[in-house]
Amino acid sequence: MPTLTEVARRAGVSVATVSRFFNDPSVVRERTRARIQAAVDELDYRPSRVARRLRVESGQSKILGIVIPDIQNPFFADVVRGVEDVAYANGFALILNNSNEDPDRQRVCLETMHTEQVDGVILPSVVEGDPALDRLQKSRVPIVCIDRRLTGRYLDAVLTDNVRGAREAVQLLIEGGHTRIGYIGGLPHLSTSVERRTGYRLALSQAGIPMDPELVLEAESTQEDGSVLLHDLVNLERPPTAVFIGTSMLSLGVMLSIRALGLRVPDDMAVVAFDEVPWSRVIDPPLTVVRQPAQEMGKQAAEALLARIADPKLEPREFVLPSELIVRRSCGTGR
Amino acid sequence: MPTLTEVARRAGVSVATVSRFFNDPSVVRERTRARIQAAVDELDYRPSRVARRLRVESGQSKILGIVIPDIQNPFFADVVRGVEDVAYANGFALILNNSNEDPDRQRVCLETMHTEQVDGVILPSVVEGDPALDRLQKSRVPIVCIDRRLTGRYLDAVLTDNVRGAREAVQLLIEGGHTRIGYIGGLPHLSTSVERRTGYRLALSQAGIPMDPELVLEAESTQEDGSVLLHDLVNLERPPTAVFIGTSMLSLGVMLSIRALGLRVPDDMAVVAFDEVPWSRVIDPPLTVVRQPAQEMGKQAAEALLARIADPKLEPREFVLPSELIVRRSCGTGR
DNA sequence: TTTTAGTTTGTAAACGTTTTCATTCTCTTC
DNA sequence: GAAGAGAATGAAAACGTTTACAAACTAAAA
Repeated sequence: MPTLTEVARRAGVSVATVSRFFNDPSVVRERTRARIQAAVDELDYRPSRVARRLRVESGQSKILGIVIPDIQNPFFADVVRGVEDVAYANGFALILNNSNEDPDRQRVCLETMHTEQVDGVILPSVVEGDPALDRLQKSRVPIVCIDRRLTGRYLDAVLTDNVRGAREAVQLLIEGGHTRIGYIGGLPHLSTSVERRTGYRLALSQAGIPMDPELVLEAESTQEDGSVLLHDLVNLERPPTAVFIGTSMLSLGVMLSIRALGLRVPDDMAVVAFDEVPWSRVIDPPLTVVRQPAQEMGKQAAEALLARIADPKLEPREFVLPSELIVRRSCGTGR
Repeated sequence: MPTLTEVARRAGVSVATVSRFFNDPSVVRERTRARIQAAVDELDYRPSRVARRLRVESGQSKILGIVIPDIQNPFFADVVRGVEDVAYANGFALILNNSNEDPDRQRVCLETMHTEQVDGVILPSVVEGDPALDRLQKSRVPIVCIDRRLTGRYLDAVLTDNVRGAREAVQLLIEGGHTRIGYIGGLPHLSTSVERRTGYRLALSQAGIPMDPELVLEAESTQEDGSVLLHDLVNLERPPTAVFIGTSMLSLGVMLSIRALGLRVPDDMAVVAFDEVPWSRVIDPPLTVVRQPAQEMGKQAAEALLARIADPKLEPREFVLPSELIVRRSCGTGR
């Protein structure tokens, strides 16, 4: 790789001038600019982002970080896509890390972000109580959360109204005449799980339906656990006639079990699930879902982050994007 | 952020010693080590990866790059996951870029990798003829391709045998008694498309079935295009009784159209598709697929890359992983 | 022609590490 | 106690940029 110095020598100017050529061409005279351009072309030179990053003050590294729980979950893939697009459009690179919902791994990821001197980080579904998060915040690295709010922290966040989304979903089932409605959700300590369960509870109480704890089941957000939990529901003495599912991976397992048991959807079991995914229209019957605008959330988070990088004194904001209930046949009332 | 110098001052040693403390603790005396450790703890110091990267010779940056066409495609998400796991296990960070199959954007992504001084890059489904790729190769940045071989380049590559996978899939349909078999595939200039189409052709000719160009349709790998192409197939004067689909996104659209048209799978139309995806077991009927071990491919690619970084003189290797035909009901012979 | 103000360029320090080479310690061994 | 070898440490240059400041131009005004 050629360096600034070589370009300068070749163009017969100082390194300072070449540097200016790249950062603010307007201050270098037309004739000089041409000479430098020629040298750059001949050497096929590109400025080193690394050297630049070392020198420049924070906020100009032109690199963002994102730590996600699981890139294989379509929700996060969509988020990343949204972030990526904004980053790319603004000349920012992106460091991505997969935390796997593992606190240790998340800590390492966050430390990497720190020591890589990113200009800011985006944290979808971050796990709370991470010392690396404290350090990051103490170093004034801009942070934007997605999907989960952090208790007691003062940070930008892009959220959907999980409570409301869940409540509307369950209301739809109630309107369909169901009174025994199950809930299958992700791990109960995650803020999204809490909120979705709350929505479920609210809808029931609003309709005067007593909540039966038997009907509330929670596990990891995997296809396997979804299968198991549905079996558990069905094996109850008084099984539900409908189920609300908190995550897309769980819903895959649920649908699989329902089919295996020979139950008909929605007649034997009506289904509404969280998260629109590529396959919701294709499985049979098409799934009624609460759609979170994942890509849009990623986009907004990235934009909020860039804004904060540009002006660190900005007051933290929360963006709550509306979720959308997409009614399809699986709940009995859809087309 | 505290610096090496501050740690050194606090511990009463030189920066050189502190540096050694981190890179090869065995050469610093126990007593000194303790003093440094104390200073590190008090200051909560972490070495800057950026400064380190600037100084160190190539291959020790401890950061890898990956440029993928589309993170929303589950195949690539799986690949990224495999890469990420290996990178993490070896203390490497990962820069991820989404090229969107857009040559310009890919060029920018590759240049970013270069100027970020990554130790190596992984290129799943890279688009050919990119000048940035030349530069990268000329600078001896280790490269490992996934999924596509680059014509006329001498690079590591991790592949599945697309020809064979496709051929076996189509053979299965032929064994099922089908003689008019359609092909719906991705854009014809991509190497994977070429190979899968070749497999299709081979299976037919091997069985003595003449190839009808009418039955071969190609478009972008999206759900929408899949829908359209299936309609086209069905509207032929002599429509096929079975179809082989080259990508998972296309197959979603195909299944949707089939359902919309009221056709029964596999009776009216038998289906085999490329790529195992979370939903293949859940849609009705379950889909017979050619599974590529995506995550494993990412893992192997990352390992090959690390090996090449450790020893750049290694002869380029190609790893061909077997694909697996997972037979389910959609093709008529599955369970 | 000289002055002046503005524009353009150059010099050199700085960013936070690693690493070469030289120096100083610390033991053995005589 | 001196010599010598080996271990531990330190000084300083280097990596490739940016930037504060100074210097050198240029053009307009006097």
